[in-house]
This record gives sequence, C-alpha cells and structure tokens, in this order.
Amino acid sequence: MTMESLANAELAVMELLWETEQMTARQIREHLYPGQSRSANGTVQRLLQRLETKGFIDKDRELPVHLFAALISREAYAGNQLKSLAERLTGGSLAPVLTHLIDEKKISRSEIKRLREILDGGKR
Amino acid sequence: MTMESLANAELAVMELLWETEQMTARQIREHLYPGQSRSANGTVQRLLQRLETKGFIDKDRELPVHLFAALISREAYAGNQLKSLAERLTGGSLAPVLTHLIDEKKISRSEIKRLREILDGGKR
DNA sequence: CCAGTGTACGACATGTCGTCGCACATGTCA
DNA sequence: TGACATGTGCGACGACATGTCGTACACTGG
Repeated sequence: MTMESLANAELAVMELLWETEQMTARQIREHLYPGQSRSANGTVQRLLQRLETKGFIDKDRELPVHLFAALISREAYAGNQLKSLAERLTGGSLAPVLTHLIDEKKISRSEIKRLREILDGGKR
Repeated sequence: MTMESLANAELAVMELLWETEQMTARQIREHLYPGQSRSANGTVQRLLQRLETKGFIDKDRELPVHLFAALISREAYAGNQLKSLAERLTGGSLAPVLTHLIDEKKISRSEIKRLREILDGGKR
C-alpha cells in the first residue's frame, strides 16, 4: 500500500528518466558522474537495480544493453508523498497545512491564484 | 535552513507534546511504553535529547524533573515538510501535485470544497 | 546513609544509502 | 579464435540514522 520513497541519488536517476523516458545505464552514468566511469558504473547499476526492486522503474532486457524507463510520473510520486505526509501528520487532510501556509504567507499570491483555478476546474 | 525531519518514535513523542503542551519524561514514557519502565526510561530520554538537538522541543530545567514542550506546531512542521517536498520534486510549486491528485480523484469532493474556502479566505 | 527517581550518555543492533570491485556475459575486431 | 572493451549482476563496505538498553551520576526524602 505504502509506496517506498526515493533517496537523493535515486531521485537524481528518476529526474533523468522523467526527462528522457528511456535511457541506458551508460547515458545515466554520463549525466550523473561525468568524467569518471571506473566505479560510477557499478554505482549506477546498483541504483537502477534498487529502483527496479522498489517498483519505480522498468527494465527492458530485450537488447543486451538494457533500457530503463520510469514507471511512475513525477506528479504521481509527488502526490503519493503528499498523501502519505498528510496521513502521517494531519489525519489525511490537506486543509490544516494549507491554512497554516497561507497564514504564514509561505504561499505567494500568484500560487494561491493558480491553486484556486485548479480547484475550480476540478469541480466541473 | 532545511528543517530536520522526524522519525517514527520521535514523531510519537511530538504527537504527545502537540496534545498536551507540557509533559515530563515520565508521562511520556507511560504513554508510549505502558507497563515496562526498566529500559524504556533511557529510550525516552534519548528520544527527547535528540528532539532537543534537532530543535523540535524545549526543555525546562528549572525543576530537577524537566518539563518538555514542543517548539513547533504540528501545522508548522507539516507545512515545512510540504514545502520541502515541493522544492525537491516540483520546483517549489504545489500546483502540479494538486492537479494530479484531483485528476486521479485522490481528493474528495468535500476536501476540495474546504480547500477552496481556505484559498478564498486567504485572498482577503 | 540508603533507596528511589530522574538525567546524561556511551554502546549496540539494525536498516538504508552511496559506493566500489569483481565475476561473468556478450560483442567486435584483428 | 583470442584479446579486449563494454555492460550486467551482485556481494561487500563505510557512513549515517534510529531505536534500544545499560549504566554512571545527581538529587531527594526517610
């Protein structure tokens, strides 16, 4: 039920896959560890392996050089994290947090406007 | 700048302090580890000490038996976590996540209504 | 002085994360 | 075919966080 969460290096990999849809381990390594290839290779493979175990990515093993793709969109992941945050802290409701953020002016005027538009859209 | 985050047992302590404002270590122990007092004592002291280090609670050392109180409200903590989540994942904006949650019907109709009221209130 | 209670903190087991290195498979080219 | 480059799979390690336990020490009331 509860989705695992992403550590820093894992998130960095997901960022790439959210941008590019499909990448080889090599491409990922070149982005995250430019220059050194010696040990970074194993590191990336390890990260990818763990991400697959956690269910965040899919590995296409057709070709000898595997292709990796995100199974979960950035928004879906963020949404899950947000929900689980709300469940842990405020009984699942976003209302108290939103109230607080607005009272403390931690949310800009324009952001408020945007959120209201989204909510109005959701009504229809 | 970035607030530390709370682990499970630490959060359990904070829950108590958010309910009761001021408690002794003993009261906390009795709530979290009813029955056993032997080793749970040290555990609670340890947790409290770490929470103080992280800046989440304040310890009143006036009396020999210390009094503990939360320095940060539940809403402030939740708000911080929410902001940092947004920063990590969506460039600081809540809009994409909210959109996704609504599209996926992960937010109830009544919750949407509540949120809209909050946003309208914040406008004034 | 002693027992009881509470504080402070060192130490440890466990789990996660990022990293590294090595064994093995496969592909290319002379 | 043999040598080498490239890629995969995975064990292992150090660093760190977390929860727990035990113990040394301080203070208080009898």
